[in-house]
Amino acid sequence: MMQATSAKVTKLNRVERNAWTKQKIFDAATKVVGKYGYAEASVARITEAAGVAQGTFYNHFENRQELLDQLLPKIGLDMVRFIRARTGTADAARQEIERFSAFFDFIREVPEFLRILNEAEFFAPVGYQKHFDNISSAYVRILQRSRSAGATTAFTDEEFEAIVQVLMGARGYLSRRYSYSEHGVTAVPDYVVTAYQKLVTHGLFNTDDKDNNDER
Amino acid sequence: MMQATSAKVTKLNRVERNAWTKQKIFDAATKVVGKYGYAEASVARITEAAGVAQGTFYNHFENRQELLDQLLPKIGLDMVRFIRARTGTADAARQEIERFSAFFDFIREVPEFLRILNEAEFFAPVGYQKHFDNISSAYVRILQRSRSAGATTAFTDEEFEAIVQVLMGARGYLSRRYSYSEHGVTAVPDYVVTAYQKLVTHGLFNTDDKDNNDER
Amino acid sequence: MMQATSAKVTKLNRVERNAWTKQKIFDAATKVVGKYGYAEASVARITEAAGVAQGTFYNHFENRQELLDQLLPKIGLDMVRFIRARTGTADAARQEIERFSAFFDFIREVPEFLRILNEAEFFAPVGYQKHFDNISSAYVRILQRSRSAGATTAFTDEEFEAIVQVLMGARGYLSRRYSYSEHGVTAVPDYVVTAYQKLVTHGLFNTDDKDNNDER
Amino acid sequence: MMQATSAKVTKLNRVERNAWTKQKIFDAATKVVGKYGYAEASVARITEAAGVAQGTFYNHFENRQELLDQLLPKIGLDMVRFIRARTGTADAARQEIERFSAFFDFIREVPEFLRILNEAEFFAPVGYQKHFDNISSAYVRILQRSRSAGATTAFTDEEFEAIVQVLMGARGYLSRRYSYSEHGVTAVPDYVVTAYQKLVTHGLFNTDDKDNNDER
DNA sequence: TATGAATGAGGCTTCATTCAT
DNA sequence: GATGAATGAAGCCTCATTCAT
Repeated sequence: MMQATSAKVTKLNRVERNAWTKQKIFDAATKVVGKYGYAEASVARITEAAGVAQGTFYNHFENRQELLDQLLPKIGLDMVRFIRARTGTADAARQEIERFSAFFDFIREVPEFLRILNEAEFFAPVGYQKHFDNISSAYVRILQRSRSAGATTAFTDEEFEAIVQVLMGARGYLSRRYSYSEHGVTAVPDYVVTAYQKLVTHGLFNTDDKDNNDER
Repeated sequence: MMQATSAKVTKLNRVERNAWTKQKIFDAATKVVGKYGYAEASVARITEAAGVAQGTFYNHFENRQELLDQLLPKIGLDMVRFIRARTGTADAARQEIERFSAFFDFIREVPEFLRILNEAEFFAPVGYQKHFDNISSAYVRILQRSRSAGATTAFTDEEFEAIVQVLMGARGYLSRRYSYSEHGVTAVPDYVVTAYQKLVTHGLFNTDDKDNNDER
Repeated sequence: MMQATSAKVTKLNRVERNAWTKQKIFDAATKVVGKYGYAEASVARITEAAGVAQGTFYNHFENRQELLDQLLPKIGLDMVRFIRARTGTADAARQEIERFSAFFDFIREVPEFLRILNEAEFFAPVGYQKHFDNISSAYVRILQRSRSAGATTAFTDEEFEAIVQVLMGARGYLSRRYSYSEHGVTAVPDYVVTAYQKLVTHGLFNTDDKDNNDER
Repeated sequence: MMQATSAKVTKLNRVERNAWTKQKIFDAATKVVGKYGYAEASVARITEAAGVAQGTFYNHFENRQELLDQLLPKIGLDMVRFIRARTGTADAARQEIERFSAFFDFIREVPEFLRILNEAEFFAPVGYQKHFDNISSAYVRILQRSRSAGATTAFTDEEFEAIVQVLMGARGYLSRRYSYSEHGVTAVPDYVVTAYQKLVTHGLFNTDDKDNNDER
């Protein structure tokens, strides 16, 4: 989650200055794509936002697409770390809700992520694929583990793969519907979490209701 | 599902010729977007496919975006009709599976739809919104009805709205993952349907397993 | 040798206007390349000289290279006609001198030709090849005919091919050396023609000196 | 024909290291231009091939053009030496054929030369001029000497100058036509030499045929 | 209404050259 | 002297839209 901050630019050696410039471009791209979308993220706009010349861009990236394709995977890793840090040791169903909620926390933390994620499929397909593979394989493993622990209803590995698509689709569609607002990214209403929870708790896990919502 | 066919071009009055031309452009756009995506659907390409001059385009549509925004809602209605025709009178859960399957049948019937639907959010946002409103309000009503019939677990109206997002997200993501192939649109594997069925049957509806897979 | 002249622009139908614009671009390119060389003949410069927008260029030519590759062959044909019109019915050797002289007359008539010809090999290789094939095959045929008439020393067909290279090389190098000047293209000195005449008369043809330079 | 070889880099004083670097750049430029042509010989490519930084280039050459303009004259001298060493003491006509053949031997020895020579006129005009002056003045002197010896037909000095252009043009055009091939530079066919020989022997020199191809 | 050439803004990329380290 | 990142001008091309016929 390294980020170029304008503090103490002084006294950097060559390597550092180089990395610093690349980071500036990267950060600028994140902001521009997050705000205007990939389609409007011209090299001119990005470099202007980064405060470097247009030519400088090509000292650090092969071409425009290469940068765009790096955006999602890089931030995606931040997301994974963020979510993992917020996942406790409760039962499988509750952990899934934690992950779900953490996802929405993350997109508020990094509001650019929402657009970067949602548009990537069409504007940065390579990056999208990379991210998707990262995420979905890890996600499938999680489900497999909860199956071993007897926590999920009977699903085959292939079915888990499909389920992961559904769960990721849920995040994608719900975030588009509930997180965008005039000024930035907002939290989703509670009932969204509740709805998801109901669906998943019974549809995916073998949880009794009593376990799930404390006393009831 | 009106479509311009080259039969009997003769003997059309002015109004008919007008509509006919517009339809040709519309059909061409459907094909082009379906095949190459919105980004590659230039006015030149569309008009060439339609066999009309570029200028003609602007006699029928305010601008490129206007046409693109009409694409999804129009085909979306076809989809609704198609699915409705394939939904029986079984119990709510089974109906949902029928709708789900019918969706994948439809995108094979109208292969252009897949791309038109999936890309619309970013290239034809107005049309996307329109389509989405069409669909989701109808969808919510269906769920409300099944709730009245006691067929669904307890969900509030707002939660239903969220659930609809999830169900549509499932279709979107699953179709992207499983329907695209080298040559056109293919059927999804059975386990995709099964996985969805398991999730929905227990997560959304009060169905016992026994009820679900036999005649009764 | 059609050329766009600014006279009576009025009253042209669509097809004519179209051809007229293309011709304007073509003429402009001829001038620009003739004056500044291919390397400096940017589309911007050409279209500016033609008085049309840059985008117009691409309504008439696939790309910059396509135009450049048409330049030489087109003017080359003018050259062939020009030279042919100036070749009499004298003996073979004298005809060759006529052709040689006519070449230098032509480059004064169409001063742009010099640069267009000489640079083409490296900047418009396709056009160069085309032109070269045009010229050299015709040239070889001429030599073959004079051989049949007993006018040339013994050369095989393959040797004629090589000779043609030499004769064209002579024109190329001599024109570079003697025709360029500060302000436009100038006539070559008489001694250049004389030298060529001597070389060719004895080296290529069986001409006695007496025949060649009248009385002596 | 000094050339940077990677042997004993050790123990060079400042001046030597300096010259060594410059030579490396020079050699790299020769290779790059020979292989890709002047147009593709960017400073980046040359310095990369030389194994030095781009900035280093400007410590040794004022600018890109300056280097390019040095290429031909320098190798041209090698050529002169090469040809001179292969010219015997036979009669004038035979010597000219030796020179002609030696030229084609040289471009096989130094395959880069072909492109460097042929493209120079347009990409390195200053260097081209220099080279041309070198060559042609020497060439004219040779012809003058053979005239003094009574070996050439009557030509004035000015005519010799023109003849030299023709002879160089012959080499240029013939090499372009016959020496380039897929993989490097190849020998010209025998009939090319024969054709040249016939043209020159009778056109330029007073040689009887009988004199030409036997011992005498 | 249909036509299709003309427009010009804007996008991506290359590359010679400079300059701080 | 060597380095290599930074610069920015300039080039080619695309494409939505306009407009005269």
